[in-house]
Amino acid sequence: MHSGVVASRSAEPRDSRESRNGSPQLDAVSLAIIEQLQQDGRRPYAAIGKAVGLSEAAVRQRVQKLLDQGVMQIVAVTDPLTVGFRRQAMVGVTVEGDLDPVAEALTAMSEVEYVVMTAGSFDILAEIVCEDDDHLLDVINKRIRALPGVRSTESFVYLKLKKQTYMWGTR
Amino acid sequence: MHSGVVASRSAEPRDSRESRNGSPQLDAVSLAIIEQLQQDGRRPYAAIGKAVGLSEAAVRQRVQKLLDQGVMQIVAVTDPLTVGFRRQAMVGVTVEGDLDPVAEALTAMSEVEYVVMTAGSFDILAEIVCEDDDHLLDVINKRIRALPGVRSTESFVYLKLKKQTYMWGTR
DNA sequence: TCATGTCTTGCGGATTTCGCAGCCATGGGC
DNA sequence: GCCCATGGCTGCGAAATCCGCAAGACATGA
Repeated sequence: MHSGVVASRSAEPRDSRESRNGSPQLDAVSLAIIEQLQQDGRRPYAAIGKAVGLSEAAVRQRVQKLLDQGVMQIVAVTDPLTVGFRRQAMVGVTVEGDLDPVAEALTAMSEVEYVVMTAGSFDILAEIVCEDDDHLLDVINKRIRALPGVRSTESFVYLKLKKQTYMWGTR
Repeated sequence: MHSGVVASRSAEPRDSRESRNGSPQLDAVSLAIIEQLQQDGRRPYAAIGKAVGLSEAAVRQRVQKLLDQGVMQIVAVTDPLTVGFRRQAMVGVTVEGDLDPVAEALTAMSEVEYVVMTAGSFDILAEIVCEDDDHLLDVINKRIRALPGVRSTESFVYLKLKKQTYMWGTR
């Protein structure tokens, strides 16, 4: 239906509301589908359909829509440390003025894997994946701290990843 | 024929060593496969094989092994905020004594999605996904701060997720 | 040199994916 | 109330993919 977020604006009232960032509200069936794919991203549509009570084609359409809308992505995830990226760090950033330009600049950096705005003694948290110490130092010291608006940063170098899950739906 | 591209032959002894955490060292082909699956976790094996210079069956076996070894997982990822989990936070924990028991306890909590040991003013960073404020407060105040060895915690409530990528292999 | 384990390849059969109608329910316009 | 447009679901072939198996090739180690 809303083929695009913008396409059919007249058809607004449909599902109660949208969250402020524009993501559509999900019904129980879509949540169940996501839950299935969180357990195994390659699970066949037919199996998912059996689990959630839908036909194979219907599941396929829903999954495609969820992917198109950017609500979910199906990807391989690893511990970067096991794949040759020897240095990772979480960087807490404090900003003066508008957060958005800083967040955008961080988002644009390929070494930055994760950016989130927070409430607390940091305004932004950014996770960084690098090849080695030199690379990490360069990103933090030269690139991030040089951004206009950045007041200060604090780094937490990763020593060991203990847990990494995406199964919150299944508890 | 394809095997010439990379191959395990004239090069060094294949999986020379293991990284200290026990994960096997990956060769260039496996990295290329992972990279493909980071772009699309459902990409067919044949397409991956064409991209990395391997047969379909070879890719299939490698992927299966990578999954079995826990080196990678293929899953659906979302922004929890769009899927009904209204409160997320990163919690920095400082510990006295051994880190491991605390890290293990955090790992065992279903609300904790991500646990990493760090160097810096926090010993452990943990990401928490909750349904609402009460739930979040309960986890942080009652469960985490009650763990033996936890000296103090600091919380960063998520306001907006700006970036979430798993494509570091492709830059 | 020979045995061994690992990796690779090629091939059918079973399964899954894909695209295409057709059907039903909902909601807007008149 | 009626009609039409729209979105979503189902069912069905055709094409592509996945899966298991057996045989061949190569490096390693005795």
